[in-house]
Amino acid sequence: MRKGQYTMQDIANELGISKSTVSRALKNHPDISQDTKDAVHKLAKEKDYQPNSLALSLRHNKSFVLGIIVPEIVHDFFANVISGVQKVAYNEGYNVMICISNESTEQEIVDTKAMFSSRVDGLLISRTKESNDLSHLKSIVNKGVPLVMFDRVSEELNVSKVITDDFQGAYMATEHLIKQGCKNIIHLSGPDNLAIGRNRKNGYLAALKDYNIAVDENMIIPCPKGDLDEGKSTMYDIIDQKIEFDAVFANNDVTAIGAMNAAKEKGLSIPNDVSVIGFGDWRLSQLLDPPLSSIEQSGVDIGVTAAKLLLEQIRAEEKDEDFTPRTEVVESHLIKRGSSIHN
Amino acid sequence: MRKGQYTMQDIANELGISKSTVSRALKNHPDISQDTKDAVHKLAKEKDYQPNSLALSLRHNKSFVLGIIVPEIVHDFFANVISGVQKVAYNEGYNVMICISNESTEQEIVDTKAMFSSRVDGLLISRTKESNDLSHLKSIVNKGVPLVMFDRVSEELNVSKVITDDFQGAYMATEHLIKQGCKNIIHLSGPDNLAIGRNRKNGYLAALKDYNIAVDENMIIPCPKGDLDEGKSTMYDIIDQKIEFDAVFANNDVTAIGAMNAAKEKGLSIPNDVSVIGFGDWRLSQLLDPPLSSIEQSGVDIGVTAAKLLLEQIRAEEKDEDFTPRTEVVESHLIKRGSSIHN
DNA sequence: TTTTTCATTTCAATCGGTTGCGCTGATTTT
DNA sequence: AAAATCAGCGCAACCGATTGAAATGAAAAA
Repeated sequence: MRKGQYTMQDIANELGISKSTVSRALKNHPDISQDTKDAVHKLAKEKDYQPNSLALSLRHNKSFVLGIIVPEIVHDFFANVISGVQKVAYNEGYNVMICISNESTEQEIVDTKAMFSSRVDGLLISRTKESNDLSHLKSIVNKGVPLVMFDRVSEELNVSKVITDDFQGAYMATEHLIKQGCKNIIHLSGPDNLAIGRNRKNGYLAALKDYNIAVDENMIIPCPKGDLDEGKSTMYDIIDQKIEFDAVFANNDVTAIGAMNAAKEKGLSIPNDVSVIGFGDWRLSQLLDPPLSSIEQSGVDIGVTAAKLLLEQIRAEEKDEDFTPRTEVVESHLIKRGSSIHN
Repeated sequence: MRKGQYTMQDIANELGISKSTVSRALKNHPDISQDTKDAVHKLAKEKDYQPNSLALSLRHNKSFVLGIIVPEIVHDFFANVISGVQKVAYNEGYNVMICISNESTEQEIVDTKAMFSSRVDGLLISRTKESNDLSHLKSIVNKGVPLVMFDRVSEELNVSKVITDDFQGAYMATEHLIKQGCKNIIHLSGPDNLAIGRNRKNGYLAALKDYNIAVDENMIIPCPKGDLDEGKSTMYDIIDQKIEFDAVFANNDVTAIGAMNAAKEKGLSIPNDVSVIGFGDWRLSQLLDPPLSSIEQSGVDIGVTAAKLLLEQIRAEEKDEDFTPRTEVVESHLIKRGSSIHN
């Protein structure tokens, strides 16, 4: 970068014409003679001229960059979302700038500001688990930046959202366990401040109700962190407390894996003593022993849907059209595997 | 974005001063009176003024953005590298722009140009498997953009590189198998056009030689795609051809898992009939049955090292100092697990 | 009173590309 | 031959922030 870049002015100087002519020649403006166009194109190719997007963005107030903030990246779901977003963005001529909040609200705030500063044309975000602070998001929305939330969304914000059908997925998972003959189904629930966690819990509750199984609040155990160790230690606690159970529906696959590992270590057989089902369908969940049943949430679909929604809004606003934010629900699917199927 | 942003000029107008004064006031330039500074800071805070990075970048010929191009993102190794890069970049005030080449050279070329157009201050890249075309990389280097290659590097390019000690890792893996008593070790090798694959093969060969085991070229089977299905089908072929073997060292974990699954399906016991070891240590490899032995390649370390190297070069060139590209080798470690340990 | 000095502030160019408008000279119309 | 038309190109402002140099005005020195 330090060295001077090769600019339109340079082309202009070499050819003894003005840079406006160069600019128009490069985009085949009808005002420019064919001779001039040819000369300009030839030189531009020779010198491998590449336009400076910064200058363009500044001029047009438009960067052709979409921002995306995810809590983690070493995570199949988010990685899939990103690849879905990229696919759509590429096809529409946009680039993607990614920030990782690392599940930290402070980082999320910094990232949001950075995104605004670099004038992304729109922002996609899945929030950190920990916080309820929305001021930074409100602020960026007020400044007119189109925002789409996905997966971990907040109802309070009037923006477009893309979510999986958490309720339905949890309902299917629970129903599946019930149909396998399970009566005492533990739910390892997610953080209560995220709709996602609440919806999954509600799906679980609804299935129990529909099948006339009494709800025992002690069987709903919060696992807000949702990592392997939490799943493990929670399962140890459950077993130590001699809570009677024959199935576990976890808020996510990692927690389910932790619980499964702990149960196996304690000598319980899966799925015969305990059926286990997760949520999210990790790429490798099918390779476990036994393979983990799960609710498939297509990260790619969510990414694609969210990116399209965002671009729709960006374009509407560019044309000064009204755009009413909406929420799209991406279907989830029950994946039955060995961890929950009784022989 | 469409709506006018709140700029320094706006602050200047409201306060009846010039924008240069606003600029200096915001950065506490000594020339500006305290009263003016206070007024400017107050208004800036009130209106939530955020500087336009595009304008800054254009002015300073410096974007504070590092670009990174990876072949895949739904991949623990690359995701870890990215998170390592992000960590370093954040601390140094840089943002990260990510592109995914999807193992396609054309995409890689497009991405490289896009990165240059948005004037990243430096570029990190791990190449696609398929190609040997380096012209786009040469071109960006010629334009003065610092470039660091990691993991999948090319010797032909005189730039900094960060690699794992593939030779040593492969040697350790092979040695480990030999020490477990294995005599007929199959190597599922990687693509030959990448140094990474060649080095691993050489490590395997060196270990065999050191332990006086004859090399059988038929036991070295290329798996250039390196995906699950290739691992599986290759293993089926091997078994069908009745090749005698008691161990498999695969170029990566996914291939190893594919081979392991296929072997299990064919009724072979792991590790008793066949010992298996992979390369790369996937996050979930330890959760398999049996857990997969592997050579740990710390993606995070590679990302951190590569980012630091890139920043070092960027800074040197900013100060017009010379910088000689160098190659850093990140250690790899043998992780022994159930898939290779004989009882 | 005139000249210096100094603290503040403004002016204007700059980064690279875009674009409305005006200018030039040649060709066509009347 | 004078007027109108038009192709082709250049001028200059603009996007938002920075920065060296010049300007302003008031207080201090001569």
